[in-house]
Amino acid sequence: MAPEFYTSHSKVYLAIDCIIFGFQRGELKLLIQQRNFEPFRGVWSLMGGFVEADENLYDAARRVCEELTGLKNVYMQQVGAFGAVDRDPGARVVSVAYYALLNVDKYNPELNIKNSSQWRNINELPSLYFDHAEMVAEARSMLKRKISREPVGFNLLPPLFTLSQLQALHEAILGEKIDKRNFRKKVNEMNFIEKTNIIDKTGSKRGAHLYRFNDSIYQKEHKFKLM
Amino acid sequence: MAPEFYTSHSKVYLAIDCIIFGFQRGELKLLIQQRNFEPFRGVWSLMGGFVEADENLYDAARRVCEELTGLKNVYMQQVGAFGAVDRDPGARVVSVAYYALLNVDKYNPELNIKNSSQWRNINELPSLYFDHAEMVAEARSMLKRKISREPVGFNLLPPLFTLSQLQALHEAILGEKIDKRNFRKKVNEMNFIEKTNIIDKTGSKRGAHLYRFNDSIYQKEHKFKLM
DNA sequence: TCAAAAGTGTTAAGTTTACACCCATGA
DNA sequence: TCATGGGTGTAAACTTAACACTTTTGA
Repeated sequence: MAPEFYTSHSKVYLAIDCIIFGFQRGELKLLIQQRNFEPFRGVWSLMGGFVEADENLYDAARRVCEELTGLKNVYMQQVGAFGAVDRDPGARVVSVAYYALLNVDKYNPELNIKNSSQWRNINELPSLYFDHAEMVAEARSMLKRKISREPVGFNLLPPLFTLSQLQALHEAILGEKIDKRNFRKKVNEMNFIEKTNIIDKTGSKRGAHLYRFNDSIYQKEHKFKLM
Repeated sequence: MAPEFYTSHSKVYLAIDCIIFGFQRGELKLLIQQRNFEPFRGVWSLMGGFVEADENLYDAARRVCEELTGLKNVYMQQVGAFGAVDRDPGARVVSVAYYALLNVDKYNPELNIKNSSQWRNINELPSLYFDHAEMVAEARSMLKRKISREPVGFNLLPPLFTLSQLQALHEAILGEKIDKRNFRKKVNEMNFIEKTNIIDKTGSKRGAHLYRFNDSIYQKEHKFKLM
């Protein structure tokens, strides 16, 4: 039993909600789930779960994300804590939101049936359970800021990708067109984006060079650049 | 009693920790507290408290901050949730950290005796309880980013201030010198920083113009600039 | 042969940085 | 009279933005 210092206060359930981003056919998508239990059966919501007694927050987020996508080692970042008193009708539940970036190619689409989930375009979401839309908005704005300063987009792409794909990804996240020449010029200055000799013909007749992200070069070049 | 859906999971104590920033004599300071109870009596920590059953997180943060500073309506921003399993020796406590910006002039120094607290230079902090140093580091980095894009510094200054004070504040937050002419040039372009005809002679023989922040001009000019 | 995506440089505009001296005043 | 902080402009460096045509190839 915890000392009186603690027990004079009330406890809460602690949940995790995952804003799972994916990139598919040029669109930024979110994996959302239709509740198949009461209350609010049929309402769309984020993928969620509870934090257990022996779990760190980040570990819980990873576990929840893995349970729902089958994928380990996904890039995740905390969005923040959401704790309006009435945000859950059944009990006092405070939720810590995390966003995840994953490569949709690795996602097994059969899970959509099992979890009653769908990948939906970020700009065409149905209305979401409670404060989930707020979490999504916050996560998206964090992602926008992040991708303008750090190479996190690679988590949403296959290991080898074309510059057109990378540009389309940036455009989808930022919600605006980018000039092709300016974009390629900037990418060229980033030594950690390596050109390979492999040509990908799935996107065009002519074919495009595939590139890869070299994390160890990135680590070296950016170990001082903290802001 | 909450439905079984919830009760199969464990609950946690939810705490608030406040990173209270102040600006005094050209230095960025933090209000920290020496624990006067066991365990870890005498160890320095952030100002904290628990979230109660009927409280939103933000309201709890405001309450805790008010209890410890006597000040209402302080500017506060969430830093994030910190929930390592063993971060508190007495019980599972997850803490949501908030930073606060306040005008030290309004702070009643007698509270320092009552709370065994002190204003300490941000660069000369003692070692802090558990993960509090991590919270401070994160809050400081958020504040740095914030002040480069939004006028939040005014919360740390009196309503009327000189440009030298404003510059010293920015320098203290960013941790680097700023060129005086470049700084003033930029401030001049910000219409929401209004020059008054009042001269302040406390800082120099010649005296300096006092300025004020005009929030309604700021709101008008920036209603579109979301990023 | 032509539609569709890949690839490629230059110039103008805007922003950021560097830099040094005179002013007003109270002690 | 002089030490102290207040106040002012310009030019170079750098970054960002705008812009259009040629190449390759499978259908």
